[in-house]
Amino acid sequence: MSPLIESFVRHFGEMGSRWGINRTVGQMYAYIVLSDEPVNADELAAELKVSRSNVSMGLKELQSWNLVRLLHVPGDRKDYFTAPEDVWEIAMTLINERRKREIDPTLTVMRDLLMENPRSPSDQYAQGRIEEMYQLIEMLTHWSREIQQLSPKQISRMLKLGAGVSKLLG
Amino acid sequence: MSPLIESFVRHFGEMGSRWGINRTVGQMYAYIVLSDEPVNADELAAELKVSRSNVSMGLKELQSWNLVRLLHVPGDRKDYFTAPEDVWEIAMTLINERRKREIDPTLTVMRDLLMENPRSPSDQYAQGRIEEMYQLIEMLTHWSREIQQLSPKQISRMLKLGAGVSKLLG
DNA sequence: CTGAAATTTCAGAAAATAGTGAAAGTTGAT
DNA sequence: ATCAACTTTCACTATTTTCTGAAATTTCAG
Repeated sequence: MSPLIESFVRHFGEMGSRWGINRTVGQMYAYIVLSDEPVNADELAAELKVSRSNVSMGLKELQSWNLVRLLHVPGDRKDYFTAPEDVWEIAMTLINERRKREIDPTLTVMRDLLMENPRSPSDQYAQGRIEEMYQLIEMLTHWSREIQQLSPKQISRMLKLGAGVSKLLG
Repeated sequence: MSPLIESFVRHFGEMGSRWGINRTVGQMYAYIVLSDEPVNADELAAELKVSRSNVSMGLKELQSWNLVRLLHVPGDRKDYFTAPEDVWEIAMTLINERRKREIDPTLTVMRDLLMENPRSPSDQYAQGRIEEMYQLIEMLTHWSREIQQLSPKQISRMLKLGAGVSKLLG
């Protein structure tokens, strides 16, 4: 692995571990993303110096996140993996998977708590807070879903506009 | 602690641990946020059934994230903590602190790697990928900064507009 | 100052998470 | 059907992270 690639892989391993993703899985994904060609499990194990079984588990996780695509090269029985070529697609996938796993269940819990009737003034206050958070999260996820309907071109135009939208909004 | 509050606190503990924040710190913050009145360390230790020293470390962490405000109640030597009353403010703080700790250092690493000269075609490919990611992250953080200039009113108007912006953009 | 009240520190214990190697399971070419 | 190539599983070990209690430190009323 070239020093350039290694630095990146290392850094993403660290970052991953700050996010509930484990270091090795982070490194594996960084390596796959930077790879020109599809990557197989043995290559990952060799380059990252981890056991073959660890790689197998990591790949399973990346697949469950829809972050890699499995493919085969003719005349080779190994499984090969690539990341989407479009970095936007990777970002969207990450956002959507996180929403599915974390935001949606949280909204459900909050909705349930808002249905209960408060047994005390402090419950009442708590529900008020939960309501505010619920509205906020709801609004953000709804927005994120809508934005994903747009083409990358439109999205980047909007992002570049930035605070400029306020003018459009009057 | 009422069942309602306990459910919320439990859930946020779990969520926290999926995000590089530890379970107890997550629970502590949930408890503080739902509290009508300022909370002191002994109360947290008692309610969450963790050691006083663990609470002390957790509070230090919450303070380093700017998520709590320290205050004193007259005639009491204990330190009391509250969360901002505005949930938008909490969200912004989270975004900004995460940017400072995770995104900014990542951009720095990437920028450095883009300066190096590639020693092989695969380095060249890797740099291309890094460049794409750099642009994307840069655009998103720039946007996030700009949006924060707007008033909560304007922000929520924009978010509600959702994909509707595309019309404005022509 | 003094000392009680409070907070912080920190070394070690406990718990949780990640990683390994050996064995089992799959797959597909012959 | 066989068997070599490849992948997965899983019980166990290693590592990392979190938590605790005791001791040290800080703070402030008297």
